[in-house]
Amino acid sequence: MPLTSDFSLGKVAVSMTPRERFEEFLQARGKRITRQRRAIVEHVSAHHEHFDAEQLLAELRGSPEGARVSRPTVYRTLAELVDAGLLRKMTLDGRAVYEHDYGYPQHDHLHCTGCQALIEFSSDELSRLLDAVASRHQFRAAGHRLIVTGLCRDCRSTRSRARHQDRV
Amino acid sequence: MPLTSDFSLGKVAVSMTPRERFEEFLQARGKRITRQRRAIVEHVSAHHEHFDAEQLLAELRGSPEGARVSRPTVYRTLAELVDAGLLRKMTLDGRAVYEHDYGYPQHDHLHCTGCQALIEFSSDELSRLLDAVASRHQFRAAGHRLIVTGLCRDCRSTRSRARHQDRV
DNA sequence: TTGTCTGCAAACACTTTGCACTTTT
DNA sequence: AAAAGTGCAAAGTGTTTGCAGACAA
Repeated sequence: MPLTSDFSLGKVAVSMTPRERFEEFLQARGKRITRQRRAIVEHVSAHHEHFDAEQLLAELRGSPEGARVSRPTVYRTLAELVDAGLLRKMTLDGRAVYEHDYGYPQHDHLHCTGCQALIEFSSDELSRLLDAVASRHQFRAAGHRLIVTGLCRDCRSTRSRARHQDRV
Repeated sequence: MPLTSDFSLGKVAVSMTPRERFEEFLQARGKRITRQRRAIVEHVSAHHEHFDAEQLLAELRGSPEGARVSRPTVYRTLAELVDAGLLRKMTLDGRAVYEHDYGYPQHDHLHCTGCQALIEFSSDELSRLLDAVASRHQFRAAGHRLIVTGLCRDCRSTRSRARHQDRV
């Protein structure tokens, strides 16, 4: 996954690093660029595609030097990253999960209940279909969340083995 | 909405009342038919299409005679109703929302962020599309959750008025 | 210096659990 | 009588907030 991307994506042409974009966002609002906020953008944009607050917190704890950040600050900063358009937030079960939303095309997910993997896919046909549905109901669609649950290829074969989590 | 339905729906032909079906389910598992469980099935199947635990609890509190049920029992029984196939559980934001899943065809939702309404719709084309996507990824789909967010017809016009909830 | 940010601890909302007592079977 | 269910209070999650001290601008 590139740290920087510069392809065009619908409306906006992307050409800043996530960190730059975040700092711009902060400045525009009179917010400050702190050690903690920097540590979080850097870490988030350099790593995993999907994660939750607790995971991020743990990783920052294990990080090198002064990348230590408190739990409230992690939550506060994640919300800002969502506002800034860098991350997208979704809720899986009762837990918030974040994914990159900057320089990445719109997509939906296949969620494996075996290994908890999130597999991305996208479908133009789907967007068209949803537009049609919305207008049929005189509904102004702003977005959607679609998660197909089931078993991924690996878990289909490994099915009855130890891989499964306790809760389904 | 009928309390009893007897049309066929995919695999199973439906011909018992929700209460009958629930009691059958309980008996099959050596569970007992209690005043509380009866009160809950009755109330749930006689009422609203979408609700959450707290709402149900409040309504039972205001109910006639001895329909009073404690919070833990409400949660425990809702889980049983889901197991019994009478209700379907979904998570909206961080809160569990239940809807009827017995005698009702499969459908998805339009969620109005203005008035919180949930509008149902269904689309065969969608199912076909999702099957195709799943098999393309060698994924065994068990189900899906699709919520299109936006503004319903009423809220589109009433837009800037007081109807909006605080949180979007 | 000024006003924002952080971390701590406490508060929150929703849901689940341990346990003694009540009920169904 | 035996087994399962209930209600209460308490414990759990995951997330948010009040506030005093720390820090960026």
